[in-house]
Amino acid sequence: MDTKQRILDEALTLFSEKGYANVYVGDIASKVGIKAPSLYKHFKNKQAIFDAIIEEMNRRFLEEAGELRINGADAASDAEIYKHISEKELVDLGKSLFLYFLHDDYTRRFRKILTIEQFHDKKLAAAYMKQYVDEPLSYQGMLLGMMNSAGVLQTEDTEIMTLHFYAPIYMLLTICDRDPKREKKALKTLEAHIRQFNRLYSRKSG
Amino acid sequence: MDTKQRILDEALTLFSEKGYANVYVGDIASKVGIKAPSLYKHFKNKQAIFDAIIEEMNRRFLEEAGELRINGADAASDAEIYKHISEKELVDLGKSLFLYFLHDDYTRRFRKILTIEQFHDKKLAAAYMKQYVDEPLSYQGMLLGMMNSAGVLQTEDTEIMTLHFYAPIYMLLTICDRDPKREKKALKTLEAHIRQFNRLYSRKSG
DNA sequence: GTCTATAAGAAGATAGAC
DNA sequence: GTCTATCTTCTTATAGAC
Repeated sequence: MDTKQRILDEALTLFSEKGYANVYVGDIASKVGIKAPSLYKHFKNKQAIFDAIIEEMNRRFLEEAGELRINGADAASDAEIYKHISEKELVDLGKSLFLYFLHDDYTRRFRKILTIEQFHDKKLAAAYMKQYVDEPLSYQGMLLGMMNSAGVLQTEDTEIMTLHFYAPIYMLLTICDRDPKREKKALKTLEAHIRQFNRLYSRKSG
Repeated sequence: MDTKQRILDEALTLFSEKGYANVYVGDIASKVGIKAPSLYKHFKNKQAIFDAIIEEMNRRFLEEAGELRINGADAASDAEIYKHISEKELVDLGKSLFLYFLHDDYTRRFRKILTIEQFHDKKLAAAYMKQYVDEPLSYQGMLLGMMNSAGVLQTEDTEIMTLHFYAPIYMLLTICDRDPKREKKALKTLEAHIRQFNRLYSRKSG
């Protein structure tokens, strides 16, 4: 990795741990193994480092939007698979989504930055909302909607059903972000949640 | 309100909007209508202002723990009421909990501070978890558990049922914190969620 | 591209008059 | 208790040698 990239990587870690204002240019340089002034050969100033990180984040988020698909293909094709999904497969889907969000190094650090800096910059609040609220609800809503159409699940309100599926996952994620020791328990809760969800929506349910 | 209290109030607002590091002692003084040095007659330093705010927050959180009870009395007595609760009453409970968390001036500013500073101080992360995860789950779990025992709701897993009730409320709260324009929609979603929750758990459901 | 030396400015905090 | 003036320290950023 070249120096410029290493600066971005160390800065990402530091910003996600302490927030922009609490990280000094010298801290970043030190982690990289250079002195602060050298850093200015790679970036115009501190803000430019932060901006580059956010740009990279947005780029990765766009990429990911495709990767979260089961088979990497388009959503409609994923939905075909979901029409015949078993409870165990639904559990595995939820778990893999959860563990990816929780453990992927970049995702995790980006999420922390967005959490810390969201009230400081409205664009970051919007990015957080898109990544952790609107997109998951939209994509999972589409899948669950297809399962509903296929008769695997039964509801008259797909939006609420999707909220019932995703909100607990989201909540468990915020728990584990703040207290990693609770991850094991959270995974058990996650599995119990999805099994219960499946049972609830496999009956006629309004 | 005396000057010391006004300093705390203005500092609370500023810290909740910009985070500790981005608020300068002069900003706080300016809002209060005095100069920065005068502020040091009331507090030893900037950190002492922050600490006083967190202390006050913890004090209020303890007080609130009692106020969220339906009738202000003890929890077991609340549960008696819940045994005979109607769907509309359940909706109203969820709405009032949600609107209190969302609009109460202190609650709101405290929550923003906890959100921004949580990764900077583990005590704050713990306070957030207690206030927005563990206590609501514990208290509501107790109420829903009583309703389950009374046969109003039916489940074999009260913990998951409680998660299904509260996680969507929590998620809608984080949405409205970041984008207040979505409150109206969120309230409709909240009502639909609780009605659906009630239908799902009024049947035999595992 | 990295370094040392240093400028420039911001922010926290103190001194002492009123 | 509030003010002006000032000190100190920290932090960003630049200059210029290598």
